[in-house]
Amino acid sequence: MQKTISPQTLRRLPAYLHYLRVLLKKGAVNISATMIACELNLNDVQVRKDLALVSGSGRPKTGYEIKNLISDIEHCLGYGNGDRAVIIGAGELGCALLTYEGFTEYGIDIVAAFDIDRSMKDTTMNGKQVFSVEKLPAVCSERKINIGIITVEAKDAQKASNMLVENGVMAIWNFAPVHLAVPDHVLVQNENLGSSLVILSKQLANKLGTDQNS
Amino acid sequence: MQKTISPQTLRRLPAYLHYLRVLLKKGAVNISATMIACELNLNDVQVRKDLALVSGSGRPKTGYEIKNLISDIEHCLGYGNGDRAVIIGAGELGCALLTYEGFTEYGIDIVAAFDIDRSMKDTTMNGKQVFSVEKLPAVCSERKINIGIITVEAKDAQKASNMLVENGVMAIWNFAPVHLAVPDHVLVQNENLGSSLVILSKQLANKLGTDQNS
DNA sequence: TAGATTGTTAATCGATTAACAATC
DNA sequence: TAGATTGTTAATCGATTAACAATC
Repeated sequence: MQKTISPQTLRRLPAYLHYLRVLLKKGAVNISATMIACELNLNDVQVRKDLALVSGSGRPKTGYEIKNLISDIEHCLGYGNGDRAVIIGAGELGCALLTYEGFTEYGIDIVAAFDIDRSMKDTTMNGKQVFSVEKLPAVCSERKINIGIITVEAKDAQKASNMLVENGVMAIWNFAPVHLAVPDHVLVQNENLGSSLVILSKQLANKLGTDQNS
Repeated sequence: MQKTISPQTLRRLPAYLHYLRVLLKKGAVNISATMIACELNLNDVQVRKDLALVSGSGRPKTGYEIKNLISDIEHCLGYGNGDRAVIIGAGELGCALLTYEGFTEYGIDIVAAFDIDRSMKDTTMNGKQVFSVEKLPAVCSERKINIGIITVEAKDAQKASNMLVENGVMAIWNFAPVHLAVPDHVLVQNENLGSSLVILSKQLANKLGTDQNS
């Protein structure tokens, strides 16, 4: 039985993976937790603990073998599991995600985007297909889609969510600023870009305020 | 002196604000922390503690007056401070953010997008301007830009970051999967969409695994 | 008054960091 | 061997939750 990985650790693993791949490309063979921690602004013990959860390939004096560590993290994150996702909402944001290349780094394939505008003509963007939503059931069953991404307007998000759930999707990445009602077996991760930006803005205000006081 | 707000609380405030506005639109006047907690899947004491940090308008038996609470949270988050942002990288993602309407809800104005392709002709998208990067200094000083959003490729991100810093930007929202080197006084928030999606995918795998074991 | 709800103090929980032992 | 680095155990820190007092 694999040890469970805390949400905090899970958020750091992709960052380790990315950095290790950069190192490998540069021709490095080994890396110490201290170096990784320094590069990513983390505590070195924390890095060691995170890596111990997924690897066990660390050796005193030499550190970790980069190649092994990469494949251990990939394995942990499910790289190669063949996860496939579809997007509902082929507006600006949906199309941006459809053609975004950063998902392949983690082994996830965005198969196609759909638009709830049923009159929409099927088309292609950068080699990826955009369909009217009528084709959703066929694509979901043929391509075994397990992840759905919602980029429609708030008012249409629940409908989009229902369609995804009906077609067997188990996890939803929701960019619409609404709380989705889904069955217990479905996982929802909300991504609110407005809220992310306002957090940054507030942190900036805090920083400026503190600087003035000091 | 205002009490400092923890990062965790800060992440929940925009969600409260959004829900309160929905309630106000529906004609509601008062709301209890218990109700908010229920709607957003949070603990009610946590909600009360969060709100106590920004408001103080809660009254036993009746709860909080929605109008007051909204303006207290808005004030805390800096709504009305007139934060202005620019985007560097007018590709798919940059343009999607440029025309995304969810930022105005939190009082942040995306002024324009720039592309590092210097030969690019100035243009307009949904009423927002897209410029060649040469115009960045002028826009930053004229419009007092304090936030920069980076949506260029990884290899160009450091250059984009330097330009923003040189032009007085104090906070950077970075969508490129690289660690940016910036002076101490500049705040960076990294947003890695690939990593967000792989986290969801892993959580799904965990969930399926656990269900099978039980 | 009684009951609902806030706000605060104390207890719990989990994550981070520090200290140190193990090992190559 | 000595020194660098891992891995683990204990201490600290912060956030969440529980219990309860205050109040309208």
